[in-house]
Order: sequence, then structure tokens, then C-alpha cells
Amino acid sequence: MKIQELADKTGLSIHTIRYYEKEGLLDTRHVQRDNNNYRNYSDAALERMKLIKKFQGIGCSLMELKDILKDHDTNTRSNQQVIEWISSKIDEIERKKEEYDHMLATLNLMLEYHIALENDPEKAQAMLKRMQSMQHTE
Amino acid sequence: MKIQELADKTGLSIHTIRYYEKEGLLDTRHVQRDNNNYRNYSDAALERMKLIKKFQGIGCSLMELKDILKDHDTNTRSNQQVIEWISSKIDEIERKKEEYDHMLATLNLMLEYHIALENDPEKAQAMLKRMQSMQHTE
DNA sequence: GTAAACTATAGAGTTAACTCTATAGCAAGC
DNA sequence: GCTTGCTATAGAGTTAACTCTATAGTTTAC
Repeated sequence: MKIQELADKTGLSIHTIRYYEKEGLLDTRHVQRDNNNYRNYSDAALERMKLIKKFQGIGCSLMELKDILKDHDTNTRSNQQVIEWISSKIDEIERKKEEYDHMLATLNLMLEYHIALENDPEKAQAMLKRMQSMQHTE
Repeated sequence: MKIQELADKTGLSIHTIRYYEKEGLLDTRHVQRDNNNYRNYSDAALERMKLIKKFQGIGCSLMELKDILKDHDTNTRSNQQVIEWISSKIDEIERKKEEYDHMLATLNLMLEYHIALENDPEKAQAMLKRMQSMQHTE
């Protein structure tokens, strides 16, 4: 498929797709050139783009992805090293999830407070006091 | 306290702290000037820095934080609007958490596969087949 | 056969969030 | 009082990840 089609299918811009190639995130299995020098993308390219988006969504940089994918493609690292990378990534995500849970708790408390402000001023007052006394203990 | 002390207590650089001020994330309750024009930070500044770091950790931009905090400070928005903002933020974080869960599942599968490669080649082979048949169904 | 639409490259521009540099005014220790 | 270290400002530089522009070749539709 040509670049515009891939762009449509991935939701990325053609600029971004060419940028990813320039950054070394694609290889010959993903892009070839036609006689007219137009890029011709395989289905593997589509899969790779999806994978990149997914990993990017959880905070991986393109640099990191490039390393991992190159690795995945050429098997330069030992299986042990791959296992270690995956494990540390899992830890990282789990830490991040805990952060999110903490923020969720905070936001839910904030929400409860603002709803109380509307319906139950006394409760709101009580919550405010409770929150202030927490300020310096966390 | 002076800027270096705040930097030490927050883990931010003095450059970053001044940058935050320039970007409008602090006001007179956080910073005042001494006679010699040195900045003098209150404990509120410390709290604010912590808050910024927390929200930034879950993907809020400084711009967004500026809006929220300005809001929080001056009460320009109605309580209803604040409730809506908090609710949408909660939704956002919950979506993000699901993404993380999905990635965790993927990574755990990858881990299991690589461990099987070491100890149980047959299992690894079976997993590979299973994963390949999943490729085009998701 | 020509205009519109798509593709190519090289390289400049953008944005967020820092990060650093140069220059200069205070401050604290000895 | 001098050196060392902290503070100030203005503005330049950096990094990642795009995003866009200029210029030019190719394809497609009419």
C-alpha cells in the first residue's frame, strides 16, 4: 500500500510515517520502493505502527522503541536480557498504575467535596477540616 | 526559604522553579521578594510544587495545571464546572489505567514466552502459534 | 495533454518543558 | 576587604516528536 493509505489506516500523518522510517523504526519488511521510488508498505508496517502507538501510549519514547524493536528483529540481545527488559517494564507500569490509583483517590475525594458543597455544606466543611489536617502528614 | 532550599526540598532545579513562576504557576502566596530582591518562598510554594509534580506525573501539562490552579485560587469557575473537570479527569485516568492493564497483559505474555524459551521449548512453540493466530483478529 | 492529486527529498519551523550561559548584584566566612 | 557562593535577569540552547514548506517528479482523470 502507498503512504496515504497507511496514514489513513493508522491515523498517523504521512509526515510522521516518513519520520518514523528516518528514525529507524521500520526496515525492509515494512517498506520497499516501487520503480517510481514511491514507498510501498506491507501489512507488517501497519502492525508495527499499531505496536508503536500502543507502546508510546504507555510512555515509551521512540528511542526506546527503536532499541526494543531492533532487538526483536535481529535478536542481538540474549534471551536473558530480553527477560530482564520485560520484567523492568512490567515493574515500571505497575508503579505507574499505583500513581494513577493514588491520583484517582485524590480526585474522587475532590469530587465528593465539590458535590457536598452543592448539597451538604456541613459535610463539605467537615471534609475541608479533615483534608487540612492531612496536609502535613503525607 | 530561598530558592536553593526549595530546590533541595522538591528535587527540582532552581531553573525549573523560576521557570514555573514565569509560566504563572505561582503567585504572591508562594513567592515574595526580600529587600535584596531575592525570592522568598513560603511552605505553600513547597506544597504547590509537590502538587504540580503529582499531576504532571499522570500526564497533565503545565498549561492545564496553570488553568486548574488559577481556577482553584481565584474561584473563577462555577462549582458545577469544577465538578465536570474533575469527573472528566477521573474518566481519563481510568481509560489510561485500562490501557496499562492491556499492556501489562501483553508484557506478561511476552515474559512467559521468553521464560518458556529457556525452560520449555515445546510450550514456547505452542505459545508462538497461538500468538500468531491472534495477530489478525484484534 | 494537461490539470489535479499524490509522491519524493531536504531542510526549516514548532511546541513543551526544561536547561544553560553570561553578566552582575548581594552575602557569609575568614 | 576579599574570596566564595548564592541570587538576579535576559536570553540562548536543547530535546523529542512531530509538522510544515519548497521544490520537483509521477499518476490519474477527463
